[in-house]
Amino acid sequence: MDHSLLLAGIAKYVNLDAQEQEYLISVLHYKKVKRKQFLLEEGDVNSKVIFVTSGCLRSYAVDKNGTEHVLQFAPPGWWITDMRSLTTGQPARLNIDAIEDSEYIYITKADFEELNTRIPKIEHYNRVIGQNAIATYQHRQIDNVTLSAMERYANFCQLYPSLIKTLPQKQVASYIGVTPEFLSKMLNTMIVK
Amino acid sequence: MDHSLLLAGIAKYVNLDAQEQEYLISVLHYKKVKRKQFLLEEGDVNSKVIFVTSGCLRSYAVDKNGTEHVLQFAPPGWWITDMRSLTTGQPARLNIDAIEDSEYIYITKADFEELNTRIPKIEHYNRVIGQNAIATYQHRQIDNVTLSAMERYANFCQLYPSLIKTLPQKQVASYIGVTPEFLSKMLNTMIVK
DNA sequence: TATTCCTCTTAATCTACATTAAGTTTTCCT
DNA sequence: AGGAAAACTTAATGTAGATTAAGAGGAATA
Repeated sequence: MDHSLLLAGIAKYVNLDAQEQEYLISVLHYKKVKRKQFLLEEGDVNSKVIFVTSGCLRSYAVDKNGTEHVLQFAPPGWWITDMRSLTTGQPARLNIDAIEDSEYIYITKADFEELNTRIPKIEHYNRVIGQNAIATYQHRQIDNVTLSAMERYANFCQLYPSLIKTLPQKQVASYIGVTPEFLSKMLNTMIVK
Repeated sequence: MDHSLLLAGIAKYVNLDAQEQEYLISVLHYKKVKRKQFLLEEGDVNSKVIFVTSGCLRSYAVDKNGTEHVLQFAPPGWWITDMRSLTTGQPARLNIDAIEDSEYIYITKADFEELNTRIPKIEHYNRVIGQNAIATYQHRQIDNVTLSAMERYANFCQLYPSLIKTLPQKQVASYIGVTPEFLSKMLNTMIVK
């Protein structure tokens, strides 16, 4: 039941004292999932925030043709959640599942809220990483509308060098917003040049 | 120099006492801009957070063909900023300008940070509205990859009923990610059916 | 160790939307 | 009020990437 990655991540932003750490640790839940297992399914209400400690999770939405579109990959050290469902209680539009056998920590919505009010440093941490997430989403959006598929692929390689090696190509295709067939073609005709 | 809209927006989430309000008000700056005037230009460092009190602002990125892509509209009561530039100090990729003559309040980066550390309620407010922004960006991203141009337009009308009446059509086109020509065609062939 | 199901590839065909290029109407500025 | 500049429309043509289909290599499960 290893929470060192989570504590290290928080320690980059704030310095919790012994009591605060203890309280934080007391609200953590630990879980393992096998490859392909679901943590959240579209239509259910998302009532937790998830922090990955090993393996890799992903969130994705399904369109009316049944095609999956990856919103986020979460390797160890990343948070993942359907934020609208968490904050409003509406049914989730995202699915979250495991790409490989994975381990994660979760905090329930109620505990998460109490953690933020009882430990201002945690609220500070969440405010700051929230701003980072906003920065990331803003730029993802800009990239999607200003760059070609090839440029988006190059971007992905630069941003997630570790994932590009382990991830099946079709997952990368789904993230950058093209079909697996087109990505395959793109990469193989590129080599020729 | 009216900050009532800002105070009302904050009051929806937290209850500031007299001293806290006074301190908050002391760091506010008030500005007016004419239509088409810039508040931030790509390449400059964004060092403030902006809150609109009248008129309408917008943020957009320009692609290599010179085409503008609107990321956000900010009518009265909305915050607008290039978050990556603000938090990291990198040059902005977004432009922010006024669609109509507008008035806004801004807080400098340094004041914003101090406000958050000195008034935990403000940090709470920012954490919560940050989560709302994340929820919005997550769903915008999902919409963009799962919906057709027509569905994205319908979505926009539902989400911003006030803007749809005042905004030039080409701005709407730029937001939903199509050319003005295509939006025009789409709307006029729709009427026939 | 076989078998079943992924993953990747190649190639032909298709389509939503872009581009280009006018022309028309509306709005803005002096 | 009058002229310039935006905003909107229509239509022909172009294209990035989707769809469909089918086969080949890999890897998980029994």
